[in-house]
Amino acid sequence: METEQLTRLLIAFYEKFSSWEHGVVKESGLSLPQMHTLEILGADGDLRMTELAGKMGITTGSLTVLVDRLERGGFVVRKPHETDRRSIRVSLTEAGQRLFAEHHKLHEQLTQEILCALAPDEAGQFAAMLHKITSCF
Amino acid sequence: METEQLTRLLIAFYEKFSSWEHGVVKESGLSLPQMHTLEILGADGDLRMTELAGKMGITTGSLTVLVDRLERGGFVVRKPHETDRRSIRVSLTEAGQRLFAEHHKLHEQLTQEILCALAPDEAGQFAAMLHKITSCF
DNA sequence: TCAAACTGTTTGACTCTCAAGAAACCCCGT
DNA sequence: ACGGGGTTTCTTGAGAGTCAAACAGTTTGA
Repeated sequence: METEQLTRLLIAFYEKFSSWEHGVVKESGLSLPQMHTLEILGADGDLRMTELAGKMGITTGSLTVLVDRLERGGFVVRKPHETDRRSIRVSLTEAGQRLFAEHHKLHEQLTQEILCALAPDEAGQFAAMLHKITSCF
Repeated sequence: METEQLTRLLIAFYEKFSSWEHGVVKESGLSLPQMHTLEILGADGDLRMTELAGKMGITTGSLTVLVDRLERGGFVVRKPHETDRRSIRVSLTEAGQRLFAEHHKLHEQLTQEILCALAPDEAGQFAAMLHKITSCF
């Protein structure tokens, strides 16, 4: 197995996935970082600003303005933290959950298309390899 | 094979790859779109503005300022097109090629790490599946 | 108790992005 | 020739995303 060839395939897959996401998110009217925020909150539930910023790989300063806009759009809401008065819990609103669910459904449709491209017995192998790979770097 | 599980794995892989790229590019001092430009020019050779913008999924307006900065940094150069005087050929300089080669080497190191996580006979299967998938959506 | 650490916000400076439009240019039909 | 229609490049203006650094309020631990 030549490294060069696999490198090309990995990059091609990443590019393709990235441009798919870009196109799909554009349809929703949100920006990529905004949708990313909704995706994380949808998967992990309410989070504090620092936690959310950490998971997104951005600073809290960047997140502040991002959450500002999402809150203005009615997709998330800031709630005071129960025990720590410094902290804030960022939470999806109804509209936010709806948009997240809609977006997630598109992800599952993409997964279906990918499954169609694979032989039935390959799907499980592919998932297992993906799991190994994701755990390793 | 449950769709939900594979969806999670695909997203996790994408996120991981994305954050790896982000971290690696940051080291180089360039921005993500700037390095992306170098990667495409490195893989495809000289391109006209419109071609480059098309491959990157951005408008020529966006590309203009991007190439401005890369040219100011000495990584690319604008050359007049031989036959079409409207057009411009964007071309990597020595420094640009060096930076691209350096970045590409990091990609190959990542590929090596991924290969280490797979069994010897899995590598070929994984590449074949990746090829099928990338061709299908 | 009180200094150090933490949390979220603000500010200033870049960068990316697009849409709309101006200018230069090519090609083709007349 | 040559003139119009389409293409291509580039500029401009506006809106976002990003970070680093400075700030204020809160918590923690010595």
